[in-house]
Amino acid sequence: MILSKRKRKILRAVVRSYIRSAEPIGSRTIARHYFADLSPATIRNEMADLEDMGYLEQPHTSAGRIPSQQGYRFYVDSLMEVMPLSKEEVLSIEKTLYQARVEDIEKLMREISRILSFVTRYTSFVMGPVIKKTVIKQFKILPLEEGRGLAVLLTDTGLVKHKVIRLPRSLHKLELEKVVRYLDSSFSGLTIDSITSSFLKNIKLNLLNQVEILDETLHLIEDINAMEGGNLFLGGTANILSQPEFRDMDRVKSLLAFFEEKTLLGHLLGNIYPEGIEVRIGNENKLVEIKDCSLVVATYRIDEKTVGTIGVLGPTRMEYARVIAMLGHMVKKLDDLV
Amino acid sequence: MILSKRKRKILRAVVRSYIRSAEPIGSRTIARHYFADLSPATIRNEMADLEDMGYLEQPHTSAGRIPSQQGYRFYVDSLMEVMPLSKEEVLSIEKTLYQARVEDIEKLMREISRILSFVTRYTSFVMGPVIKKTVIKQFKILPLEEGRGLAVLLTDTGLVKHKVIRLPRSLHKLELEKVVRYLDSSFSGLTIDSITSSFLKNIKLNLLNQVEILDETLHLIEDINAMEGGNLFLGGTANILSQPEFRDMDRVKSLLAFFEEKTLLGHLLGNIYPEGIEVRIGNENKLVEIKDCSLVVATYRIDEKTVGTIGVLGPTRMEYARVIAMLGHMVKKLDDLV
DNA sequence: ATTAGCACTCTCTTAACTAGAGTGCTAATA
DNA sequence: TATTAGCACTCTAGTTAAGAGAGTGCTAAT
Repeated sequence: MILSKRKRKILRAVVRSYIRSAEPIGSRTIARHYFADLSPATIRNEMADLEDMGYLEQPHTSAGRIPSQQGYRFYVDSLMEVMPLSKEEVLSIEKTLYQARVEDIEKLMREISRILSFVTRYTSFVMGPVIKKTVIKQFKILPLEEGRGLAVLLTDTGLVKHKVIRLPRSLHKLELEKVVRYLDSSFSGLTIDSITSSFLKNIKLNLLNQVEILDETLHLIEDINAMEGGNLFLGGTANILSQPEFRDMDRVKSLLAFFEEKTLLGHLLGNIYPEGIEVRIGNENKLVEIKDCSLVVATYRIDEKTVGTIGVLGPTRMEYARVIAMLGHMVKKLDDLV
Repeated sequence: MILSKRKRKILRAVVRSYIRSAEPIGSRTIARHYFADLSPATIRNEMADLEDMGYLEQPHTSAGRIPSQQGYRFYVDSLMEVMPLSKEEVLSIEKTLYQARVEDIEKLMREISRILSFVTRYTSFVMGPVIKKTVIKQFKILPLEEGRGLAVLLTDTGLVKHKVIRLPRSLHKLELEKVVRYLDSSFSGLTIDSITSSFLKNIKLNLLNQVEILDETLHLIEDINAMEGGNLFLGGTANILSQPEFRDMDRVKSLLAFFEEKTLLGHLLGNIYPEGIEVRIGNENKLVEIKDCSLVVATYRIDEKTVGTIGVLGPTRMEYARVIAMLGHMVKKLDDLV
């Protein structure tokens, strides 16, 4: 079913207006603002059609219309004109981005989620590469005082993870170096999740008497695997409270609790890697916790290696055009980052 | 001005009752529940006195009384009986504490704030030692691929911080080791905030041609100094929404924004190191953001070295007895941790 | 195909009223 | 002297009624 030009124009008017004001919009208003040459009655008929087709809905009999999820979907897919950013917005992003030192990847992510929630005025998130799937570049053990060492793992995304481990007291320095060299070359090039206990068992054969180090190393790996939520950064969680749709406390509460449980959100996002920018409206999100929210997600790339998702969460009545433009800009900026 | 025994009993009744129900309490109710042999009129007189003295207040003329801040203060100081924990609560703490692996201090802190917010049903926080003031135990540079290295700093609290730094390409391995050995011994025993650029300038004399390494090292130190909020963990921020005093959206919003700005809270807490457990009621907190909240703070000690604060933030109408008992228990548990 | 006209529906606001809870004061009582 | 009964008074929260306003859907005319 194809929509007539006029219906499209009306639908767009409703969506835009509702996004701006959060109030249902009536035929009269639309006629006045968008159709100087048509009467409200005509618009009314068209709107009734649009409601039948599922693009609009009525909160109650004698209120105006608001967009349905399907309406938003159509708007995002076909009606929306992506808005260019204002000078101020570009500048604000620019400024914060270059202030943040790039070298520490986690700090950068935190900073980005901050900017993003600030400029969009929604809740933002930035997620690094799924750690398990990153490739190990280097593994070292730094001897500390007697019987202890610092195991350090570097991935090709620039992530550094470490853990203080126990070493056999008897272990000679040269011996340790040998073991580390061996482990380093064994791990190098593998993804983190391929270092399993059974994988280590095989290695064990070549390191007969160094079982303890292997065990301790495994602990490091386990720690890394366990910290799924650790590379997810949220910003602007308080922003949702400004949205009139969240005047209901229970709703806010469950959403906040959801934010705190980062693993959930991490799982969800870990499975989205859109080519460009993906918009998930309401029920399109499988998680019930955000079934009346919209999610706008993009994939970013730094250095060709650090691949992750960045996005914004807000009410379905979200300023899609603005948010999409901002995410697009952000991703481009990140790509340019050395 | 000393309070008569009866006044104390009445004040205690009001505080307890209000903490439980969040409703103003009247003379009639008190008489029925606490004074079988007195009439409401008598209680009324006593309550009027208590109001004059500043311990109680009235939301409006014909409501019951609620405790004033001074009332809470008196209650906490003199009237409250610290409540022993229930079996379930002890168990729940026990369980989670022993599940968490102790080795990673940050993970432990996160876990503790989780437990604490869960059992208290308020917002909790756990803060590690003020990083700047911790003593450096070891400093190393781990050579990575050509021209890069991982600078690692260990403190006596078990904290490990690192940063990938640039190294002069020409630098020979033995040369690097020499420099590191020198820096290590120079830093060892000093607090982090004593490593300033002027301190490094002095060192520079002994390491004539290694200015670059010093600069990079300084970056690491700067990073550490900058991450004040990094060792503060919050839990249960959504819990405040369950409190009837936070039915007002604006209040919630400003509080949440405050939580997100961890540096602020960090600063506040960084200055409280009570001997036992300290309670700050309402205005006793200097920060306006929490001027109608209460803060219960305790100092914990792990290993004699890791000293930090742990606490709970809630409305002034807080279940002090329960929270104090829990914090006390928690701190003791932490002390026992090896 | 469009529109004017109109009855109808639903929400939101305002005002008036009432019930209920609690107080403070006075005078009587033990 | 401390306590209490009695009572007028105050304030809130809830209920009801009325009316304004916005918007719809339908019908008949253009």
